[in-house]
Amino acid sequence: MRMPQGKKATIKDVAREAKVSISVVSYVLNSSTEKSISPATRDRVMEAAKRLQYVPNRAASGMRRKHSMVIGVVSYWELDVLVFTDMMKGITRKSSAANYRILFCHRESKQDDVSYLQYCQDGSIDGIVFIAPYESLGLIDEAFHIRQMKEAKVPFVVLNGSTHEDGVSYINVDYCGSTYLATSYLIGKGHKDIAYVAPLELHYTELERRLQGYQDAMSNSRLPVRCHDVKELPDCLHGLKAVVTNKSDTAHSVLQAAHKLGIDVPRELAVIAANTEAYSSYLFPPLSTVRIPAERMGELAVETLLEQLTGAAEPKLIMPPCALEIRQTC
DNA sequence: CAACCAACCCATAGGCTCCA
DNA sequence: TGGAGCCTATGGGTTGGTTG
Repeated sequence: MRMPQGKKATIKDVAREAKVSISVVSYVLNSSTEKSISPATRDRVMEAAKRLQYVPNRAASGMRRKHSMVIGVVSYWELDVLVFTDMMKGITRKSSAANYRILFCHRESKQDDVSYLQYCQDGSIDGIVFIAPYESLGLIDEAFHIRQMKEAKVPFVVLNGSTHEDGVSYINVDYCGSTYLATSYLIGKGHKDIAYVAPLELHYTELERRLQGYQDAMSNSRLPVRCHDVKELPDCLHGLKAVVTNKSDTAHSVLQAAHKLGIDVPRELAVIAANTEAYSSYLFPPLSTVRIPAERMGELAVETLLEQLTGAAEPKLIMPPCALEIRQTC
């Protein structure tokens, strides 16, 4: 049997070709263990499907299953940020392993635009992974979006959230753990005089947690805390032996200031940043960092959402551990 | 056990009846 | 005649129940 040009084979065509009913085709192609199908019939169906180049119609199966098998990803991140691309890798990997596809909604400037909700309401997607932007960017009112998703009764998970809404699952960056790890590494290398450099005048959850991680590591080792605002560069570097920064861009400023003052990194000054950027390894010297487990976060977001979709989920807060990426600045 | 039937999903289009 | 409202078939699948 040959399909007319431009017409795709359906399950009926396969059934006719294999001389079975369409239900048998469905059982065979879905590898159902509920029904026993003889190996000969199974082979006949598989061959017919192959011959007719049959591809199941997801819209039709979604109609019956009442699931689109599509996850919506709403993101406010710039597409070229390493953490974001890593999150997407994790989301994509986990989704496709569960036979789900991704519908990506990139929101740019309209902070109160919740039109993505309509995709869930019209059945185009089953749930949402909401990737919140850094609070410091001031792009959106995260709590507002969460309220809207709750009111729309949309299953969702928040990645990189800065709020604490009841009944909501968050997969967050362990900001506190990132600076704790960076500081502990320098302490382990024998440093005692370690300063923290960051935009201290800003008061966002992320920055406060990072400062907390540094302070915890220092006080656990009974070492004096010393903090400098980025604006104090380059003067604050005089006499310093080691620096932890909140992010790679702050570390970049530190490296530039050190260069200006003729300070040799890492011989005279050790530097480590509490996050990794795509350019971190291309700085001079290549910057030692703490890597945010963004891929794992993406996977956990999908896992958590799928649990919600099967109705077996309790709201949770997960912060997978960060890891050191030691290069040449310490 | 192997295979099939029939109900079901839901938006849409087309057909039919009724009434003004 | 034509508009409103209702009913039914259709599309391509899945799955519980039934038959031989």
